[in-house]
Amino acid sequence: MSAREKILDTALKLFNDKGTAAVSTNHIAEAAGISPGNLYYHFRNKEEIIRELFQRLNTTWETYQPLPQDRAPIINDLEAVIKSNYQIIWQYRFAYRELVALLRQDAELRANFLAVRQRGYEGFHQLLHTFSDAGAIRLPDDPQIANELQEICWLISEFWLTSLEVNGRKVNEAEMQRGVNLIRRVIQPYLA
Amino acid sequence: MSAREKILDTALKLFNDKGTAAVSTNHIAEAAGISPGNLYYHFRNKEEIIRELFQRLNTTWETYQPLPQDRAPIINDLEAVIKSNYQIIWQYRFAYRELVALLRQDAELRANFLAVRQRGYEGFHQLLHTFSDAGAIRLPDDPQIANELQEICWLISEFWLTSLEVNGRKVNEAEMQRGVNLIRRVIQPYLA
DNA sequence: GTCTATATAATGATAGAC
DNA sequence: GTCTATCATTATATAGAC
Repeated sequence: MSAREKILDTALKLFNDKGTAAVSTNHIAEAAGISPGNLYYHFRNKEEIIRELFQRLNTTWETYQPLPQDRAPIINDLEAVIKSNYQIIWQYRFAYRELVALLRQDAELRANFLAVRQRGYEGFHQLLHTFSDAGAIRLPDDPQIANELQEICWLISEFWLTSLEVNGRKVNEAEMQRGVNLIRRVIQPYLA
Repeated sequence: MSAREKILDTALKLFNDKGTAAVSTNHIAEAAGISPGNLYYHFRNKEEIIRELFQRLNTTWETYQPLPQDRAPIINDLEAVIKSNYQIIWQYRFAYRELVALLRQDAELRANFLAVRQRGYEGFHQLLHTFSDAGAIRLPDDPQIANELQEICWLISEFWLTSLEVNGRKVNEAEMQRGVNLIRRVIQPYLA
């Protein structure tokens, strides 16, 4: 593995473990088994490492094909999508825990992340309508209500894992399933 | 105002503006118009300042009387409660943005905060049943479902403002009302 | 209680040898 | 590309005068 990759992998692990503030470039270099000077050969500073990790995250979201293409989607597919979302968020949990701070201190990072996120939100909108067209759910006729339901589901997706952590709960398969259940509960009254 | 109060007020403002990581004890002292040495006379370190701010927040939650005592509650009272919650969270927004990190690095702070939060959650449970008894809402018979609904409402309460900030939206009365509407949307199918 | 001065350590970042 | 050595800057924390 290249030094650059080692730095990024190590930084992700440390950020997830201790938060970006508590991790210095020296810590990253030491944990990656390289010298501080070498780290600065590959990255200008910590901000650039964070930016690159966000870039990885963005790529993950962008290349992510949530639904099976060979058949009409059923309601269980929605659960699978949400679970995949949780997995990705957990992989980059430092980003979601510190989102407000990280986005504020770096305009470029904010622009890129929000653009990808916006596409994701639109994709989720499409997804719900795909399920609706396939007869798996019955979206309310009032688009305002449908939008509110989507917004609630999105918020749960994005913050459920953080909420678990605040509660001091282990994040595991079972707890992720509980997060899926909550979203199901929101749309339950609108199931076909 | 005493130096101690000045330090706490200034720290809260700076933490809310820039995040705890970007604010040093020197910054706080300078903005408060006192010397660094004086700050260390009143507080052992930044952690203790954060701890004291959390103590204030805890006191705010504990002394908080959400419902009018002189009459049976109506559904609009629930909206008022949620709005008050948003106001308090916004006042201490640094805490909610960085909750996972802050709770992890200070066991005493975590214990106190979680105890107060747990009582708040139980109070919210009570509240819903008060509304149910007063006929303002009709809670589902299945307690599991009722608990899930409560959990969803709680999550929206706690993370709606952060979600707004991630979206780059101004946090104002209208947006808080939207957050109230989302919670209303969750319980809408269970209204009397 | 409050200040100035200062010690100690950590962090971010660069220069130059290999 | 990678290292060692180094440095300027900042942050934390304390001592001692007033």
